[in-house]
Amino acid sequence: MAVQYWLMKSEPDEVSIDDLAAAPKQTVPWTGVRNYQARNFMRDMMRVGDGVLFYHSSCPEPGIAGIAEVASTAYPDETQFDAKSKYHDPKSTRESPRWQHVDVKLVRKTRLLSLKEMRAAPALATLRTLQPGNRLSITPVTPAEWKAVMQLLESA
DNA sequence: GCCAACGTTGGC
DNA sequence: GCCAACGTTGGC
Repeated sequence: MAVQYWLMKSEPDEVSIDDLAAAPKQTVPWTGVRNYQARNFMRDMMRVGDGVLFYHSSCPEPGIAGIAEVASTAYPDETQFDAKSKYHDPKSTRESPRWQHVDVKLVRKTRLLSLKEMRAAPALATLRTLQPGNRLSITPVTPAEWKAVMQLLESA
């Protein structure tokens, strides 16, 4: 089957591209997703080796900061059981965990492809995360969109 | 800090 | 199962 592509948003205050680069094995568990659609993408759709656009959100310069890949299939998110975590979910149980996530591994840090630049690129007009009102933290990326991002990263 | 969009919750 | 209220997201 062909490789699939995703865009995953992270707040740099939580996990930045540099944090990913500094992590053991340059891999982090993508914990804290508390949206069913985003969870379903990870649980049902992602496969090891899928391409990931690592996107910085809620920061001074939003945009794509690097390339990563899916490094595991989905498994239960430990933070949902941690009463001290801000991601604690009292309604979730060990017997039937509500939240799952995959691991994400750095492929390479890139120049910052800013949100502004992304919006200006006709080839990215269809990108799910750029659609008005879209707040999903994980969205699918088409092969054409992925290719367009790679080309933009090589320019400038 | 504002605000629009939108997902979730909970009463009925 | 509807829907209003509420909370969160995320760019500006």
